Amino acid sequence: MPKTYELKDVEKKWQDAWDRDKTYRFDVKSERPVYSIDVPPRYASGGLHIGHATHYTHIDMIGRYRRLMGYNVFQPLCFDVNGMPIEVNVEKKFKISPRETPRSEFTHLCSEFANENIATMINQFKILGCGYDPSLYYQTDAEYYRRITQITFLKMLEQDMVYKGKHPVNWCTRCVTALGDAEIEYADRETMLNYIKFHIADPGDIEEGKDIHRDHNGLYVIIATTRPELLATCQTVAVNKNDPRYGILVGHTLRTPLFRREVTVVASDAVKVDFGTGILMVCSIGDKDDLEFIYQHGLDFEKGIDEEGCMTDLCGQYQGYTTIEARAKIVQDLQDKDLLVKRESVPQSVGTCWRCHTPVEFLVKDQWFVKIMPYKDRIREAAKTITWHPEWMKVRLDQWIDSLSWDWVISRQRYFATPIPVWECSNCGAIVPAQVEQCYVDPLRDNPPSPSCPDCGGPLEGSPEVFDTWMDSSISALYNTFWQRDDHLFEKLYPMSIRTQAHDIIRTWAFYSILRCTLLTGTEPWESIFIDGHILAPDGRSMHASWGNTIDPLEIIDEHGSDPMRYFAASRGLGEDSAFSWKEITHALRFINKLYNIGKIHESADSEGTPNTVDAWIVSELALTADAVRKAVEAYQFGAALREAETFIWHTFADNYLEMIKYRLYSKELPGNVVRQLYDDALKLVAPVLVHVTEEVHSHLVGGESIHLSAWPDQYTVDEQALEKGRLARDIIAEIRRWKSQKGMPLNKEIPQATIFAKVDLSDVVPDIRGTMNITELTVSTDAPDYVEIIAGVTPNFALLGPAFGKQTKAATALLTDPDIARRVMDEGESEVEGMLLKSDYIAKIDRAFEQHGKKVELIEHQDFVIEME
RNA sequence: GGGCCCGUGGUCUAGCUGGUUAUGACGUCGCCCUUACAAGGCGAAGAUCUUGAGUUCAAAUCUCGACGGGCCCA
Repeated sequence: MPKTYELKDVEKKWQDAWDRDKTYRFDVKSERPVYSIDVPPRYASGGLHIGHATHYTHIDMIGRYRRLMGYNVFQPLCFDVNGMPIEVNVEKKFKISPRETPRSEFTHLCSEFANENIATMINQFKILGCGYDPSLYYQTDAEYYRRITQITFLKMLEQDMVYKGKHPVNWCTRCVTALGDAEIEYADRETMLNYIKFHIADPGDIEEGKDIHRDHNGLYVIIATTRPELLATCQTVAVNKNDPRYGILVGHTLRTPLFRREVTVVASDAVKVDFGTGILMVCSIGDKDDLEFIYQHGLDFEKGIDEEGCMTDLCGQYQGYTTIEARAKIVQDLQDKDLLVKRESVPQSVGTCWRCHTPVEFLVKDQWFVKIMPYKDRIREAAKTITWHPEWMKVRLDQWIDSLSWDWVISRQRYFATPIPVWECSNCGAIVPAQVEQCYVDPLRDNPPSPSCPDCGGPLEGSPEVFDTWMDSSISALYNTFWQRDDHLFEKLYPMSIRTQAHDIIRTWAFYSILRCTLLTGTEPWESIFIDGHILAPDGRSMHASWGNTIDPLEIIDEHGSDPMRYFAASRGLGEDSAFSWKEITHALRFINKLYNIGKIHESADSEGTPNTVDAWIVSELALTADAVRKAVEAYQFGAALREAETFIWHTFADNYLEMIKYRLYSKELPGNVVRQLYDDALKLVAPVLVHVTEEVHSHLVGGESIHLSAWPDQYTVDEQALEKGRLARDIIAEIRRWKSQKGMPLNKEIPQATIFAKVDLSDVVPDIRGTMNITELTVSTDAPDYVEIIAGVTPNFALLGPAFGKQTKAATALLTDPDIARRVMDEGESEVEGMLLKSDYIAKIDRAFEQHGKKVELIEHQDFVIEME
């Protein structure tokens, strides 16, 4: 092996080799148990940032550990391509508007843009050392995938799970499309609250008072609103039914300012008494609260704002102005007519479009919906049968389900997405869905299943609308398992073993997937779900280009290599957001170097010998470690798995064991092949994390097939006796090393003579202690050492004292720590003092001093042994 | 406003089904070039485990409150 580890060359070499040898492939014909991962199809609007890099490395490690443990791993390489974010990118890049560009040209540009990003990301996955399987490749804009999306829609239509209806939807006036609830982001901002006069049209017995005012036009009340531009659609005014100020108003009529429409005052308990003046103007549609009133009181949906955010003809002279312009003009006019009392600034949380951050409006439109309301319990049940890692993330899903009050709007008035496979009769409006056999189908291009409307014979028009992107990605589990394509494989693969995703898309991807897959198949899509955290900047904040604290994973890899990047990923806790840390990169480099150098020592270990107790000890340690790592991995605790494996390899194996076998290595008594195999097996414990260096060392030690296709080392067993003796030998050697270090002597300096007193028979390991520490004459004895022992301190064992003495523990402790009593307890095994039976087990540790005829003796002390040094 | 997570040496962190001397890393300091590795080894200093109360013989660990930080949602 070369003297130093040339990380960059080696990583490149193996990445090419794995590609060439098709190392990571799912075997359809295999009888091995399947472990299938519903990998997140990476969205194709850009390259991978460090959060993606970390997350996809986690998923890769999950797959790799399972592969070593004997599973036939299903881990597709996949990309999500449809939808608005790509359109918005293309609009910006080419400075075009989709409404002024031919549809096919626009979608072609989107497709090209996405495919460039996909090519980049495929290369990035390779550089990351990820083993995503190209034989399971899919991208969601391909006709083979969109076909399945369309079939799911048609199946749901058959079963009455989707419908077309006139309902209010969130609407982005910039993107000119409907938006799902999950596509709304809330932003805090300041807005003006306008206090406006509403005159009472039928004062009757109402009199002027503290909250009822009078001006030259008569009696009026003051209503505060942040959206005066909606005045034209004001249909009612509400007061709280328990509000004594306004009770008298209920049933009376108010005249809206400027538009002079007469509206009735209604009572409600939904009105907040302490907001504004306590009177609420209800418009269609300012916010979701307005909707409640509209439904409750059977009011009309009046359309004051159009699809592009301009005022409609309902607004009279304000028609054609944008909402912002209209608001300014209306406020001015109110002021001019003495109808504006005052304005004040208030904080407001406003719903905005997740892509362009334009505030959303509510519009009543004919749209396609997937029913959610009737299935809430069904989804909760399905979520309950899935095992969540970490478990508490499930709470987020439950809360999201609870909060939903509308069905899911799935139609989008956009372009680059899966077409909704229906035609509509332009005469009677009848809907003619495509037939399953027709899919993939583009209704704007392809012919309908019947030449004319089956109801009235009228002409059919293909739907220009497309699906919400989540309609595609929420069926990834169905796509992966060959639903509607191969019943045999579907039976075998569905539900999938695990969904892996980050916590920000629980309310979208996880929710929609459980909803759709469960409704379509009757079974939840996965056995378990792994929720990952986000990666923050080293300063602990989120990474934002505008804050200048982003880190490019490719720069890290370019500078330090891919294995260190993967080591960082593995060291992160499950589900929690955590900051990127250069420290982990540095530490990983040292560990990688260590792994390589341990490999090198084996090149000279070519002798044959008989395994001894120390060899049996390290085998036992490996068995324990392999088991601990497996348990950690099965709980998705990669940090813990890595710690276990690293401690074993670096400290137990290298620092302790290797030192203990060197004397046999030099004298050619070492069973080299046994030790070599052992180290190769130890490498497998970290192979899923440090994929390159382990492959490199493995190729030198053993050769043959890739380490990533080898078997998990669970053939080793624990030899209790060897474990005890080996650990004792290790501790004795460590104590002598420490003693030498304190004396300032080189560790290989010869020690003429030493005697070890220990209860355990150490004769098996005497040669190892002597050989390792360079002791000329070493004696071991199971006798008690021949010195006068003075008790200097007693450490009680509370784990036994507490249960034995309860409230008397303090008193018992006081007795036990008395040197004379402790002496008697130790000598006789137990002793009764002041009615309390004190046993030697209750003493955890005794600090001893030794004297021999008043002569100072050089002793190394330990709870299990005493060493006399000459 | 509701929910969830977190607060441990200078920094990051393990432990948190209660029990001996609180884990490790980075940094600092000292010693050692020992035929794998000085990108190494050995050792030292450094923490009243955010805070107040409660439960208990015993609390970093369990309960409640306060303070501080983060995330999700409204």
